[in-house]
Amino acid sequence: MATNNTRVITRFAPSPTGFLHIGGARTALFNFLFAKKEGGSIILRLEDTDTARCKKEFEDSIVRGLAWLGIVFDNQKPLKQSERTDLYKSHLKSLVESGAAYLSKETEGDPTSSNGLQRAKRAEVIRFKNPNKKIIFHDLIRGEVSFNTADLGDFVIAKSPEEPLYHLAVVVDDSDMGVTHVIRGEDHISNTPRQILIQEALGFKRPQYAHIPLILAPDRSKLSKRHGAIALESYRDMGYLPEAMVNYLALLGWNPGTDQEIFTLAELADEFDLSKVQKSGAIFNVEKLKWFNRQYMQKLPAKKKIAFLEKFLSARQLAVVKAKLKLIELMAERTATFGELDELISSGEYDYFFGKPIYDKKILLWKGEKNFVKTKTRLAAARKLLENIPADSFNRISVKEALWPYAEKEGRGEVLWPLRVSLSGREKSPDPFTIVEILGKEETLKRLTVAIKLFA
RNA sequence: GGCCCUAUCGUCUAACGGCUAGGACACGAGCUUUUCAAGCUCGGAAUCGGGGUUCGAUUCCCCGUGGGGUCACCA
Repeated sequence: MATNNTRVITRFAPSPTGFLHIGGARTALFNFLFAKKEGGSIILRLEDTDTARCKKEFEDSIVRGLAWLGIVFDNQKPLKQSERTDLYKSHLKSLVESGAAYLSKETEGDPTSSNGLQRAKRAEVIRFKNPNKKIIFHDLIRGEVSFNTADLGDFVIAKSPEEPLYHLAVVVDDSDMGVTHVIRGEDHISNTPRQILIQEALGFKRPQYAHIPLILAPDRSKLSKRHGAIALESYRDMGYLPEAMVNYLALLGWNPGTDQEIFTLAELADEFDLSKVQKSGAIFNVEKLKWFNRQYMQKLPAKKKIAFLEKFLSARQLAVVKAKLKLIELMAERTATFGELDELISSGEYDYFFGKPIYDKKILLWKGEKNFVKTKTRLAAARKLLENIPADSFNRISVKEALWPYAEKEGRGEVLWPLRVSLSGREKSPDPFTIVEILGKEETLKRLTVAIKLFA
């Protein structure tokens, strides 16, 4: 980095005008990873100069979301621009005094402004006197970027001497806080020349800039509410794990240069490199996120998995699941998030583990088999074999060993299918050995007895 | 539309200017305790187009095209 002898300071500076979303989360993550990698620090700063649009609930959402991801800031309490107005005012004053900015008499503009967000207009605002020059800055991701600021005109930096606006506040804060690296979304790239102009007028040092690509919706458009969940916390609520989200987000627009895909936050902080950040936008792909989540979810011990489901399950379901840890593992294997796991349980598909199976005589017959008598005989034979296994060593291995020679002789499907259906009552289910192990000897034999009676 | 950024499988991406363009997700097929899921193996799948530079371009340059961003008294 160009700032060898200066300690790196980055910042995440969201505006609390909405919930923390996927894109903001990744920007925060990249700032965090870069700071950690460089042995520097990271500041959380709330850009809340627009009091009309900022809300406390959004602040809370941002702080909570970042904490959930495990991104910790060096400032305990987030800095708020609304509490730093005096600082901006003094710089504003000096800009006006030096002639770099001026009080501008506004004429009535076109009432149908293109953005449709027209609000009460002031008769007077403070504009920055644009020197109309060419600004070239070095972007750590994109290389040299140049603008002709003449295209920008004399832009507004304060509504009044008392009410500074975004561009001024950002420049003053970044300088005041000693921010060395401004890492932010690509949507800010065109703000950069304005901010550099203000910096120069104020005599501030120019930080390093890195504009990271945007996260896009599947149709390559900007990710927005109409594309479903983008609020970070909605992923938490859907039962995604923060480790999975961090891992996925890190690899969206960045890569380690190796084939490794699974990273802890600490590993990421170790590997992160701005020069390996992609230049173009990346589509947010839930399928891949789910794949990551599955990896992390499977690794959790059964008891932790159950803890995630505690609030969803009935007391009885909870008791069953706690008594049979293998059951939760079995269901988790079929889902990618805790939300899906909860759905799987409430769908009733695995109810035969929580109560008696419901039988349909027809599906007890293996495909092609029409002979109920034969099926009954095989079930009875299988039951007999299982009966001989001692209860304390009744597991998938012993059951398989006991059953296998017979199943081979009769035809595996001829024995295994009716056995499995006798235990589950279902056309689709885990294999019979897995079910048997969860049910235990007593319950297994009971169910076989009931199934055999169906043929009487 | 002006300005700015950008372009490798459907998606995320790898490839000091130099092997048959690699990996992952997704998809398809096969295997396993003949169902479901997971897992394993295999497979299909890409350098936007046109000009240059070069012995040689995914890679460098130009033009075009596509995509994105931005043009507020929001941030």
